[in-house]
Amino acid sequence: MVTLSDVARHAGVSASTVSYALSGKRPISDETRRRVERAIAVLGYHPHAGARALAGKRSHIIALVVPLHTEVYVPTMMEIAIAVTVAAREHGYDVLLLTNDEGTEGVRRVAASGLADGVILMDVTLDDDRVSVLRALDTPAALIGLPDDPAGLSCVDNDFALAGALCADHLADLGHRDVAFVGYGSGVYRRHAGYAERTLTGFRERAERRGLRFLHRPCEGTYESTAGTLSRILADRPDTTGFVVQNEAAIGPLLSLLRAGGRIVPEDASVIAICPEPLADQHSPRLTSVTGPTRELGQAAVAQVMARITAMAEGGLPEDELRLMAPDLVVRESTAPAPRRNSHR
Amino acid sequence: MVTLSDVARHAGVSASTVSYALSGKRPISDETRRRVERAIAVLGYHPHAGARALAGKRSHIIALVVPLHTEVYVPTMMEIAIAVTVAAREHGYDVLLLTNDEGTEGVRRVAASGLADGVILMDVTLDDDRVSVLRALDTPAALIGLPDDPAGLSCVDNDFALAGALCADHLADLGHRDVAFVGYGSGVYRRHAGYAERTLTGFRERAERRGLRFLHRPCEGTYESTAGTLSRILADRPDTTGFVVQNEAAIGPLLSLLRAGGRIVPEDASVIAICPEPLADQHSPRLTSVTGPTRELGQAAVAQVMARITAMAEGGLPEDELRLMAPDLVVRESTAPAPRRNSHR
DNA sequence: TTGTAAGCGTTATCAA
DNA sequence: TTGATAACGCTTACAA
Repeated sequence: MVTLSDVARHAGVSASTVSYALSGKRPISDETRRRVERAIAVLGYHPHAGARALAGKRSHIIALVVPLHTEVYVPTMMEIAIAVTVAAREHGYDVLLLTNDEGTEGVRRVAASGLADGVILMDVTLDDDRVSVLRALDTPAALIGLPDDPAGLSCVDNDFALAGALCADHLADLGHRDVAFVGYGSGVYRRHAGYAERTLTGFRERAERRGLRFLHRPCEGTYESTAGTLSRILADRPDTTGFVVQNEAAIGPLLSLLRAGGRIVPEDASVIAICPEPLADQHSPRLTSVTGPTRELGQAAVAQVMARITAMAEGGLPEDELRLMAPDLVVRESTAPAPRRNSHR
Repeated sequence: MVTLSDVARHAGVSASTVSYALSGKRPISDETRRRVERAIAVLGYHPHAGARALAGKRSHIIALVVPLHTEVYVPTMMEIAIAVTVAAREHGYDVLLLTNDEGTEGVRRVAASGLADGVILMDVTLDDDRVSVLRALDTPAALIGLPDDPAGLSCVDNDFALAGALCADHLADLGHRDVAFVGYGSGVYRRHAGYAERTLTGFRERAERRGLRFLHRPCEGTYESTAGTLSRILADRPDTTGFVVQNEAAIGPLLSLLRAGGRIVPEDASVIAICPEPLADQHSPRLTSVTGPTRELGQAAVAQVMARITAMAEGGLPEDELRLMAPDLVVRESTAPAPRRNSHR
């Protein structure tokens, strides 16, 4: 292995000079800098990561904790993971992949051993055990998703309230008056899924402001439950012409059922899906959708841990950040102006 | 930070004793072991990763290189990545996530800096640059996928030849006589895609042995190209009753087209898909499929790097392994006994 | 602008 | 069965 002293010897300087030349933490004459760079290139020197971590008190590694079995769409998760990795590199960091099959032990281990300087948690739920561990360890961390109490932590997430609002606006703009929100199964609302409530709240407020009459119906996502949901909606509000679906699994069933019921999308009924783009794109008709920025989520999370790592290294108290990323509404083929009233009575 | 000497002091022993108690590399009396364990628990000691890597010449990290844009189904890739991570933990290893947006530099960096003791490459193609880099660096490595020259390397992959053979067997067993293989676009065959040829070869040999008459047709996977492929097949061999599809993208179109052409699956035509289970499951009718074991791929790759790391640490020459994992044929609803001849003439 | 030297927290080689 | 002690390769005061 080529070491720093090898480089120093080859360049005819001291080891510290090489170190400083590399880190730029003190001025180096052009002449020496060149000699050092030359030696590094010739010898093919790469600083030893362990030694660097030991002496420098920084591993230059962040841990990324991915959910083992997730409710989120896997390709989206993968895209975030890759975005995190790429963004980390731009800060000179590498990414350690952690699953939570060790429970919270994994996080504790890498943080306490100095393996990772910081942690990014994906798919955070309202009451997430891992969050308390991180807070207790006082490790620089960023969460993707919102816990119930984000105090002392930095978080990024999609702005689901805005997503809901965009849906209401779009339907209102198209002249729909009676709309329905087909949500997740009631279990999701009862449990840790903050995003479900946030979406609904955002939708409700905007719907009210825009004078929409609306119904919220939870939906398990199976064909049968979607059928039940839809028929109840139409029984309660036969004039419903706009649908917002947040449960990805219910999208396919809903479309089939509308078709089966003689309602053409988008002529008779408009449908907006809150889901990743590829999903919206693969249905027929292609769905108007509201989608959060995926890569940006990862990048923002990295920026947040980096900020915290730097702050703590300088002995400061890191600032809590809460960043909500605005989703995009993409109009495709499943939404259109509301039909004239009573055409389906 | 709690250090080894803190533990030693608390337990009233020397630092080396604690180290040995932890590694088990020399006998320790029950009495001292207990004291040491006690101290570790009380103080909440975690060995410093960097120090361990520096002194022990092992980082206990392997790098996993994932493709940036992959041709493989993302959930499968994710499942492999997670399987690798979990399996690595069982060997006391953590996993560093690498993309190849740095080109081959990432691999070089982590190997040369001692950040990773070994590397696993996912989605390896026949002529993969990363492979030559690894060979040159002489880093313990395992490949998932087969390069053209696996000499000096360990590889795991699905046994695609067997996958092809299983398809031929299943159709032959059901009494089909004329079958068609709907493959990937011709570009895939012209390029680096060893798995495509291997599948085809396995299918062809078994088909011949079983006395099947068969046609191979490449297919780009769009609706139009699938339509063209299918009509040519039926023009050339009107009696074709069995279909094997390897191009995931062509599955949907093929099913629609058969239906549109008045052929009921599986009564009039049987279809086998070579694809991941979830994909086979989400079509209607649910598809009989041939699927490689995903998690096992990851586990095997980990076993292989570990073997090579150990061998090299002991100064030995690691043994090359080439492990092909047997795929499973799962019979679902898309295959049935061949219909009586000429029913569609 | 550069060099010297004292750690950083382990592992492993000697002795005892 | 245990204890000193010298590496391991780098960073960073402190001197010059």
